Order: sequence, then structure tokens, then C-alpha cells
Amino acid sequence: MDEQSIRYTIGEVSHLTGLSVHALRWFEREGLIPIEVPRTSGGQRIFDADIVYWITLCTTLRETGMPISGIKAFAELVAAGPGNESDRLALLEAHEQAVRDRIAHLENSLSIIVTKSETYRAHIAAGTARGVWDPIALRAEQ
Amino acid sequence: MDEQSIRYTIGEVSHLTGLSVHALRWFEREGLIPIEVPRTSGGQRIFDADIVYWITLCTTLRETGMPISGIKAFAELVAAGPGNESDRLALLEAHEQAVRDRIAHLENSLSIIVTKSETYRAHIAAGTARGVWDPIALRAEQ
DNA sequence: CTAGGATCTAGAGTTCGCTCTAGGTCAAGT
DNA sequence: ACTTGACCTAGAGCGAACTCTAGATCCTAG
Repeated sequence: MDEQSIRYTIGEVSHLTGLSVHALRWFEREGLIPIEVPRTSGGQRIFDADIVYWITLCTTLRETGMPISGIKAFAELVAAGPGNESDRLALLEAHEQAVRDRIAHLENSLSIIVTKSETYRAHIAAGTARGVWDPIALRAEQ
Repeated sequence: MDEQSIRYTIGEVSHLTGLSVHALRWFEREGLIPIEVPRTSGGQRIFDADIVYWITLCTTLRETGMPISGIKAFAELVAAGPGNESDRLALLEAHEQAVRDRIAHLENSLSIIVTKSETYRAHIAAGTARGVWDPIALRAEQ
């Protein structure tokens, strides 16, 4: 990496990552960023590509359901420096499995929803969209 | 259906559906159940197979990310009785698509996480788990 | 008939993950 | 120099989805 890499303001990072500036400041306060974000002499944050990359990774982890506490644990490992890479890997692998499980569960649920939709479609097409196939309407109609 | 179908207490429904009794009462209060749940003379709820089925469907919708407000909308359509089946179908199909999108997004994110894991594994195996591949360690080590 | 576990209502409390506010300071264009 | 929009800190507030509490009633087994 270049010694003088690109410097971003918090607003630019907000655009790059999709997180609000509030959320970015909050991420730092919560310890999700493994270094102290450097400041200008006036106290304003200076982000570089590395931190933006880290934040992007954080959002990927968040979007896949890792709780803030999990990301914080990961950040703490990184902050602790070299030597705990297998711990970091274990954390990632556990999350990887959690995501796979989540996808499998969603696919399962999806098929239930699809079946329900198909039942509705069939009955609507047949003009018989009442009765046995609707457990609640059923009650009303008996 | 049988005129005298099986009757369940709220505790039994809790076991059957995995929702807490608190959550079940809250679901009713929030209007997620399209009928008034009948009561004993003493005021205790009596659930039957139809309601249990409905609640199970609700949990499937919830687990796939439908907000309570969405389920409420669906319940209101069902409560309104026959005639709006295509609205119900539209609601289900919209959610179906949302779930497909969610799965696609998760798969995308998963591949990012997998790549990150693989990088860690490769570097740990090579005994070079420091430096260039870790954006934060990178900073510390330059 | 009585004990005690299950249930009732209505509303307060909790957790998560931000979002917003107040009361300033900073910095870039004119 | 001045204006104006971005940024600062610390903490309060918020929406979603429950969860828990209090104080009372129900109901089933012994």
C-alpha cells in the first residue's frame, strides 16, 4: 500500500458503505473498528481504504445476521494483532455455517410459501377460492 | 372438518408452535389472528387445529422476514372473508419474491465470507498469517 | 374442598441496532 | 472575513418484536 493512501471524510465513507454517518460514529464507539480512527488536527475523522474495506466487511457480516457483539469479538481479535488468526478463522467459519443454515431454512420456508401461493392460484383459477383450503374461512363457512 | 375438533389450551399451542404463551396472547392483541379466539366460560382461550395451522403459517412468514405489519395485513384480508383472494395471493407472491431476493443476497454475501475464510486458511497453513491480506494488521506492520 | 399450576388482562420493561438532538467546532469556497 | 455545510461529542430517543409483571381467576387432581 501507498504510504499516503486516499483519505476519506466520514461523509464519503457513508456514501461508499451505505451506512449513515451516525452509524459510522456509533460503530467506532461500540468498538467495531479495530483501530482508533485517526483525526485531523481539528478532530475530524480520517478514513483510508483499509478502514473502508473493514467497514464493508462488517456490513457483509451484519447483513448475513452476525450480531454487533460478534463483529465486536472479531474486531477485538484483529485489534489484538497477529497470533490469533485461527480464532478469527473459527469465528468466520462458525458464521459461514450459520449463514448456510439460514439459507437452508429459508429455502425450506420458501417452499411452504410457494405451496400456499399455488393453492391460492389454483383455487382462484377454478373460481372456487373458498372453503376447505382456507383454515379460517373454513370455520366461518361450516 | 369435524364439528368437535381437538381443543388446545394456550400452553399446548405454545409447545406446538414454539411461540411463548406471552407471544401468542400478544399476536392476538396485535390482530394477527383473523378471528376472535373463542374462550371457555371462565375466559380461557380455546384453540383448534385451524388456528394452530394459521399460527404456524404466521411463524413461517415471520421467520422469512415478513414484518408483523405484513402478517397483520394478511390476517385482515382473511378476516374480511371470501372475495379478496387475489389480494392475499399478491401479498404472498410479493413475500415469496422478497424471500428469493434475500436468499440470493445471502448466497452472494456467503461467497465473500467463504473467500475471506479461505484466505485465512491459506495463510495460516503457510505460516504467513500476517501482513498484506489483513487490512488492519497491514497498517500496524508497515 | 383445597392446593397449586395454568391462565387471564393490561401495561410496563427489555434488547437490538441504530437514529436523532443539542450545542457546539471545522473547513472550503467567494 | 464570512458563510455555509460538514463534522464533533455525548447522550437521549425510537421502532420492532417480544417478554415480563402484578394481581386476579380458573380448573384439575387428590
